[in-house]
Amino acid sequence: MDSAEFHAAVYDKVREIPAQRVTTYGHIAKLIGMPRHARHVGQALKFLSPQTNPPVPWHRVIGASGTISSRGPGTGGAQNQRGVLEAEGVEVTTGRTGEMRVDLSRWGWFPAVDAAATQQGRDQTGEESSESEG
DNA sequence: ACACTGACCGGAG
DNA sequence: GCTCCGGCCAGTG
Repeated sequence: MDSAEFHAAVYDKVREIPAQRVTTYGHIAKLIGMPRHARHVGQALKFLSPQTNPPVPWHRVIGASGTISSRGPGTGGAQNQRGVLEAEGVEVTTGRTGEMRVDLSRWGWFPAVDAAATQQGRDQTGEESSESEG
């Protein structure tokens, strides 16, 4: 798994994130078969450009606690990320300290991790999805 | 090889 | 809700 392959895998998964939904770095990493590379998921995302095509919804990737990493003194990428999320209809709450959070219980997108992700080379035809609407 | 850093995760108090 | 701690993997000096 080269860096390029890793990036490609990350982008592919991130693009699968539906609108009005958010997921975590850890989950993306898990989906691509590298649950321990959670940090590298973001590492790869930072290489993305606003001109990428098809566009990668990196803004739908947040921390495991639904917290948006503040990559700035406040009005930075995080602010933009929040704006984009709200633009899609995702509710983002902000704390007094400028903490931006998203209710994963409401907007969280955590599809079942297939064996294909954990065991590359093993294929299966069964699919499971434990998503709930409400 | 060692030490520090990073868009992180999970457990315990 | 929050803080404190250990673990994980990769990049850099």
